[in-house]
Amino acid sequence: MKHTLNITKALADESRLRILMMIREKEVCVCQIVEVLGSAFSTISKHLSILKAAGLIESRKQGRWIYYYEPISPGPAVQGALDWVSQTLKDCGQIARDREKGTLVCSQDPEDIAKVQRHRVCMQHQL
Amino acid sequence: MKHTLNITKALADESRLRILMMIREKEVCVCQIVEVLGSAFSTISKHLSILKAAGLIESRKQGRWIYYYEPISPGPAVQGALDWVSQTLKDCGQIARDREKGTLVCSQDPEDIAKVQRHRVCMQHQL
DNA sequence: TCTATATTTCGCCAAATAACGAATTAATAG
DNA sequence: CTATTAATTCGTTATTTGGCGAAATATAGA
Repeated sequence: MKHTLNITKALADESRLRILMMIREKEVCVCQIVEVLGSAFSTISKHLSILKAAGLIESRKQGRWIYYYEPISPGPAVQGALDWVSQTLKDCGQIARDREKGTLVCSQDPEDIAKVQRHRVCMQHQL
Repeated sequence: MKHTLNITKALADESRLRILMMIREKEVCVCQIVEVLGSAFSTISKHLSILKAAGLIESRKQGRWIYYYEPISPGPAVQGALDWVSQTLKDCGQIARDREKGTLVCSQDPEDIAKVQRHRVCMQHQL
């Protein structure tokens, strides 16, 4: 029951569903998710933590960047949940907009994205 | 997205998962759910309202009693979610205990259950 | 070795949600 | 028609959860 609840609670938030749909298409870096969803780094990090604890995503580190991807050997509960989410949201407008935005973002290196993000933080601190 | 979120949020609560598993097995009356879960009538009613709004259950009235049952023609999202929940919780201990308790409860008429519940409320008011 | 950096964790706050008792509603039974 | 009843809705309270900025952490790069 606990495992099931971890999964259902992880899925009970729009941002986390959007993140899952991004990750379903391809492995993505935290900074890329931040760009697409427009939330703070800390917020995205927290969402990712919940998804990972539920077994819905996995991560690896490369250089300074952490990439999140679909679990390699998901159990049946996780696999079923991921399939259900994909099927249910396949024609969703918000996901399509994210995909469009993500196409632009993910064609960039995390290095390049980081530059833009650093610059943006800088501008904000000057306000 | 809204429909998907309604479903995932409805599933993100233990009591509601337990209710769904009861209803999966057979149509049940509110008073029977109250007996098995041990919560207040108002609490169960609220849970049922959320499940119904998400399309996960349907209801009919017979005499003084309202029965809840699986949707007759569920859309793919609802059908997928119900299947996933059943599959995921089929070996769950809490569900087994509920089933055992429910076997005793559901062998009774709502009329009989109501008498016991009325008596119980009476005893509580005397305390 | 030290500095810069990407990300996570912490602390705080606002919003959302779960639980209950009381009040209300919609019927049924007598 | 009136009284009773099963269930729902409302109001209140406690708990959980989502969001952010600040602080902390781990590590790459100079």
